[in-house]
Amino acid sequence: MKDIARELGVSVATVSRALSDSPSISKERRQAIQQYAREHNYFPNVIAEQLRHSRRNPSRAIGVIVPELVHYYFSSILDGIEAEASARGYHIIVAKSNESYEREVQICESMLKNKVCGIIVSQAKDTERYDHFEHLTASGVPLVFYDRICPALNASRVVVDDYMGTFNAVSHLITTGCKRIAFYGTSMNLQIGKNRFNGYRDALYKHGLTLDESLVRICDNRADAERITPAMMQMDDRPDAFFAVNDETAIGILAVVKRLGYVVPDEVSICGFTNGFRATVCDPMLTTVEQRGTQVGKEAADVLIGLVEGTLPHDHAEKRIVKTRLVVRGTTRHL
Amino acid sequence: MKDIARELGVSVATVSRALSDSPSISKERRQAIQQYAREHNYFPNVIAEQLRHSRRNPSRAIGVIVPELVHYYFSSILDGIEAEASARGYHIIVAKSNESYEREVQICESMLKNKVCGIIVSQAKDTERYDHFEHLTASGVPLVFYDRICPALNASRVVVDDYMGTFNAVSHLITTGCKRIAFYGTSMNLQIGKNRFNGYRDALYKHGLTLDESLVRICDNRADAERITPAMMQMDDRPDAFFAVNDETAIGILAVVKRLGYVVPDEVSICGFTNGFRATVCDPMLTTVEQRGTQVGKEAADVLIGLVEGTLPHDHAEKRIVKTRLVVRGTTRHL
DNA sequence: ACGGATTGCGCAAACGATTGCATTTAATTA
DNA sequence: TAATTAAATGCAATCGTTTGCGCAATCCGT
Repeated sequence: MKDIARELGVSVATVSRALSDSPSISKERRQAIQQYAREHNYFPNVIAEQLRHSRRNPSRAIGVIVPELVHYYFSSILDGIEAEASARGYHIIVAKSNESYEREVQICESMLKNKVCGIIVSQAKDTERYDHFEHLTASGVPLVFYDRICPALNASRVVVDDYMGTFNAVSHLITTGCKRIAFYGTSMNLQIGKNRFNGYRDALYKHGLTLDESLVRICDNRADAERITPAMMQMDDRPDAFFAVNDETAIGILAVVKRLGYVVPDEVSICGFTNGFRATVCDPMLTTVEQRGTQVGKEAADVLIGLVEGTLPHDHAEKRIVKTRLVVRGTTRHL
Repeated sequence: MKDIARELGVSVATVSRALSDSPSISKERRQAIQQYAREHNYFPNVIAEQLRHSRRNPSRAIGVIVPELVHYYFSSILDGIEAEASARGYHIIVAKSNESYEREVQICESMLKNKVCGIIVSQAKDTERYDHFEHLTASGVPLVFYDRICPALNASRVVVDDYMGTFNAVSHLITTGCKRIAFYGTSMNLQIGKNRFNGYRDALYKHGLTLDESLVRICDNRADAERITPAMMQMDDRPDAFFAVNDETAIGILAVVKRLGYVVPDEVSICGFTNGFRATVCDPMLTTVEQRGTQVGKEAADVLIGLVEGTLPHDHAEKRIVKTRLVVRGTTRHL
């Protein structure tokens, strides 16, 4: 701007006004300045702009905290966030907590320092204190949780309809003839653990089945599934179906069941939750609940931007629930 | 800082010096100021710091351009970049080009405006002009390519050893008894297409086999694989093995071959390239070349940071090749 | 006791933009 | 013709830091 001003013999203030099309500068000058700027491809220094406006205007950087990156669901969510953010003129700063509380705290601090306009976060597994999050909101940085929410905090959140997703999936197992349905879930102190279990339980009751505790297990990964499933299948009254909290676990079950010589889905049905890459790779293909990560990401970004731009009141806690969809494939019977 | 200065009755300059531990401030004052700052948890405004230093010091933001996000290899690379960057005090701004040239150009501009200290990029598929990249380097923003490199530009790059990876994989197929090995590759105008094909060709020659053009196809996704493979298998002298440019394609081949009633690996061997989620989900599990995305990401970040910090001369083009590793599983015969 | 070196600190100008207010010039009105 | 008003521009402060330079005060040796 200084150069332009010098070359055109005007003051920097005039240049600034001309470039922002202020009517207080005469039309001729304005156009001359704009043209000169264009020709010498001038573009404003964002840093300086930000410094000047630091009181009034937030930056256009959204912080995103992810527990891990090499993970179908989180990738999809990131994808959704990126899409929505970039469409609305924001960019995203991504950091991975590695499921560590310490790292999460560091990241929050660093993002605060780097003046993000808001943060979208899924907690690390071992996060049990929330001071760092409260500190952020206290500093005026809006927060939106996704996936792993923090029920203790009355913060905005976007989650998937775990309850109905599971309810529908289990109902489908029942209506296709399954009677003894095992449930592999996550620990009940995560919200999604509770919700999915409740969906399972209610679906059983709704169809007149009883809940058998011996069919309920904490198991959310393939290795554990491969370890505990053989014993399940050797029970006197073995399960004739499995509902797993994610596709990975379901794949583990499928591998064991096939290895033991059972035919899927004729003798054993299996249903997962995610609908990621894996679901169409296994044989038979996996019936699963589609988790719509991209949609979750978009909604999360939408809420955050709403908060940032003031469309939503700053202290408002928007709670959105994204509908799931049952995708029926080869590991369950058709009607 | 102003507040501190006022409260302690000194000038802002003194506060600044004290906080940076300048010896030109007396020890007592320095400590008093530092303590006061700590107690009132002051932290410097990064924006202002940057503005002040904009001439000398680059920012600590690395721009990362990815063609897509929901993709095993790219996720791993992003993971590696994030790990290396955060370990060295940088943060990453992630943008997805959606395989679009236009978007790629936009992203470059936006990152330039936002003063990233450098950019790590894998080109979009339809990028054929490179002005935007040249414009960046001309503006002093170092560039590191990964995966899809731009041979026309003499820029830094980190790629996987496509040639040897393929060479070894095909050699493995041959030594386990395969004689007619089909090759499903990507278009030859991508560097990786060429390199992998050459590895395939040379492995054949090395073992005294001839190259049969009818066994070479352009095919890099599952849908295409499922479409063209049946015809391959109906040839008079059908292939007894397939090498596919990625796991996804290999899975497509596997699905078709199994559907047609062939036994894998006894009658047909299959080898992929990636070693992503899919490889352990299919049945039998996939023999594949491990692509080590995380390592690629780390190296890319390492090179970029070297360029930024001046460890590497700014105009230097560092070219790194990450070794692959053959992971033998169930879709190929063992010795 | 006096000149010269320290030592410790503050002034003010940057960094690149924006903006309230003053100022100049021209046009309008009485 | 003088006074009033409107239009176009410039001055200078500001955002939060850093830093070259200069000014006092203290210290040293002689």
